[in-house]
Amino acid sequence: MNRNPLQPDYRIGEVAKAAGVHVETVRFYERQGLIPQPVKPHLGIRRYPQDTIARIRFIKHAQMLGFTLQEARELLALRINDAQACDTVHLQAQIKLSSVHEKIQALQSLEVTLMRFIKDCENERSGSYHGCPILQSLETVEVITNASVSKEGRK
Amino acid sequence: MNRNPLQPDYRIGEVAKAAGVHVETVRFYERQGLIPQPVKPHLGIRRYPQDTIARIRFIKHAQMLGFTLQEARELLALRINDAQACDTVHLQAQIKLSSVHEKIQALQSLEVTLMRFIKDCENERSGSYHGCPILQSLETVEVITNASVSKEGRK
DNA sequence: CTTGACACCGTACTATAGTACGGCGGTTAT
DNA sequence: ATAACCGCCGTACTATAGTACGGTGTCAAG
Repeated sequence: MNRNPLQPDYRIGEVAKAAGVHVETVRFYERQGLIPQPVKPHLGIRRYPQDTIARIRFIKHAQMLGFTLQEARELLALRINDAQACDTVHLQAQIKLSSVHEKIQALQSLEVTLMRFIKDCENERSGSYHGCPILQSLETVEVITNASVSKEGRK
Repeated sequence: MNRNPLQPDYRIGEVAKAAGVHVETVRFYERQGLIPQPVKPHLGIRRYPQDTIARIRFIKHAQMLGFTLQEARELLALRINDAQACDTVHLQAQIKLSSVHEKIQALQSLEVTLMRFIKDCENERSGSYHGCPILQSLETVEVITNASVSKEGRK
């Protein structure tokens, strides 16, 4: 196939399939300004350059890494690929990393809590029943999982 | 203050403030069945037991750990204190545990990816600039998406 | 007796990230 | 030629998790 990356040779269905999204998602991204307006040379049919596929994949990858579409938009804007942009991207990635880190910590504390609940429950069941130990623990769960009760940031 | 945890002694504003949410959120949670219907002894004014504050905090906690309200609802359901339900409670706790486990795994792989990106970026910057490695990764990494999975098939 | 703080109610609106729908027309295969 | 597809368009709808709004009512203080 002689498909030049800058020659508009893809129809929306092809783009969607190649990028692994639905056709509606491509239109949605277009409306959101996440991908450039395609040319419509014949009967209003969109014709995309190959680059658009890469762009959609870029967005999807960013999402996988926990970035929102807005953040993906910002990352795309930085795709000019200069050293200055790299600094910004590096910083954004670090911010993301620390938020991921916090989530992991919090979940691990919940994991420990749940494991303890389950174990307590099993012990309880091997003896006489004095009330569900899971219930009792959950009553004080906020003390146990206390890790991330920051008052901050309902955005 | 003689506030018995079971005696309804809190008005909605007090509950909201104590739990760190808005009054509207308390009403919203009530509509969603996340907190029990409060008694309304005088002129339809809600009176809450102290337990409701703990319940809202529990929900907020679960949310911070990446649980949805629906999942928080399920976690709260573990609070059913009943000997016959103990098996169910135990099972639900196990199901929850495995979902927490999965979330941790997913976040850890995300963490590793981000760390690698950041490290690559730093290496790059210590040499001559060939383009931001994070952006390059976002452009090239293969990703499995819902659409590519569900629309699998023909052609 | 008026002001302000709360409370009540239902409805509507916000943002995020798409999905679905209905109707139309053009293209392709049988 | 007729069905099966693809694409076009705009609108509406989904879910999640609240927020805001407008109008009314009660109560205590100044």
